[in-house]
Amino acid sequence: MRPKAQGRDDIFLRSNRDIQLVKHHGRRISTALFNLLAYRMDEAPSRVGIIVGKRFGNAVRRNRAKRIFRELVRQSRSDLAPGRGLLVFPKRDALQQSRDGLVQAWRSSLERLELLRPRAY
RNA sequence: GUGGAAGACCGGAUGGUCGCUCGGUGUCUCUAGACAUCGAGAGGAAAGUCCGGACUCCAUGGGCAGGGCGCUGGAUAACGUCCAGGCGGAGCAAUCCGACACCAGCACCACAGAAAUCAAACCGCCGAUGGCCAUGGCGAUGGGAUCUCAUCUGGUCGCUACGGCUCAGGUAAGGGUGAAACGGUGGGGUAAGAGCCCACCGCGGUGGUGGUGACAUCACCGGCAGGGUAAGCGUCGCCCGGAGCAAGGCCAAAUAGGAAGACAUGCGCAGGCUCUACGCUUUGCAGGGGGCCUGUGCGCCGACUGGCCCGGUCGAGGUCUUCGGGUAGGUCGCUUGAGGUUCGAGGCAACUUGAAUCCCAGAGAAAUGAUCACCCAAGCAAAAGAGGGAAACUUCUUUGCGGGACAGAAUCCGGCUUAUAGGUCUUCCGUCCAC
RNA sequence: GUCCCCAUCGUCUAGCCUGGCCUAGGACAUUGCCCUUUCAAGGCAGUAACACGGGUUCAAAUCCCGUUGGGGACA
Repeated sequence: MRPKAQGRDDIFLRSNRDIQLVKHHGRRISTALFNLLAYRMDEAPSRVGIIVGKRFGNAVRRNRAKRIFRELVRQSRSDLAPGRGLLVFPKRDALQQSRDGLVQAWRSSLERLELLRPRAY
């Protein structure tokens, strides 16, 4: 909704309206490290929102979870199928998990929801 | 060597790759970005939001209410903070801790105890003095016996030493209760006792000396002034207008008047009585404050003056509160400041000041991340080598494992409090050994 | 971010302002017994709490300070 964010191709969901849309209509998948919601939207590039509640921990742990998942999204943005809105709810075990385990769980979840571009294979 | 006390500081380092935010410069597009390059990018507590300010808006005439602080002097923009000192307490000491002003009025002090604040007296002690009793003694009186004087004997009355009663009365030393019971110890004194008297200590008053002051100390006087709680109401002194950057300004967008409820009992003044630690013209009130009683006045249309009242202003018709409905975007505020570093000066210190120099985060569901390499502090394990030692053991080097806590700026400062792995340095105290 | 409020049995609460008879009262729930052929209802009895740590006081659920955990308001 912010014009500043509309101009460049933002890969993150920021508007509260879009987040509520995905949260109510999206398909849900759950792993030991995070929960994932996906919904087909109109706009061309797929966007991802990361939601960390207050119950997750103090400010240091909340920021760390958001940074780790933001990095995951950046590394896989070119493989994402277009037109989707995603929501990620990290769990506390994700902070203890190593990087390779996180990448594997993320990839397999995306495959199960058929969110990857076909040309990636 | 060992056990402590206080203070200051650090709080992983370096490099590569992929990324994020801001700023400068350049180019291209063209007014919004893209690319390239350079620079910068979390803390000692950023935290809790407990104090104090700056800043912004509202209010700004007076009074009351309300809140905070509380030994003294200083520092500071200010403070509940800091420094220096006084007093009290803890500790052998270095040192640490202290809401550390005031009990006049109102209120409370459960249980226990005789009694919880005007003082009184349950057990106990005494009963000198007064009262009652009276073995004994003395005196008076009259009777009887023996041979006259005289002696003996029992009776009545009065007084009384010793004594008894503990009646009047005296006493608060002792007992017991309690957190707390109208100074403590010792001696004299007394019927028993008691500051009744004396010495020392404590306490109060006056004066001197030292100190800016809190206070200390000395001398004299007073025989003792009369419980606790003010982190209960309160009094005294000092300070404080209210809200908070989601403050507030501008631009853009959106909505168009919905529903329910409430709308009269208080305040001031004067006089009298009483208490008073405050005040003073200094000893009793012409003041201030508290409590009680009596009389009287004003208001009982409304709103604003951001707690209330007066005063002021506005309006003559609704006003206020709550719920509901709409928009939830941008931009300024936004980081140069009671700023940092170095050197110098003043001050015991907190701190102040002069010069030079530096620019040191500004995000916006919220940037500092991910990964790799190589080092580093503490720790653990085992082996080898070297050194010291009689031994227990210990120091250094090499290798392996392991390995960094509490915690993330959000308008900005000064503090406090709380969390914090590990480490470094300085100063001081106690104790042991050697010289 | 800024500013407020709260914490009492398993749950909802009273007591806090004005400290003491608080060994903390009540309701629902729960446990045992009685009643009933049995269940329910009723009766009797029981278990069960002052968020935590300091301070003031003779004495703290109550007063003061700090910590922890909840809840709320705003443009």
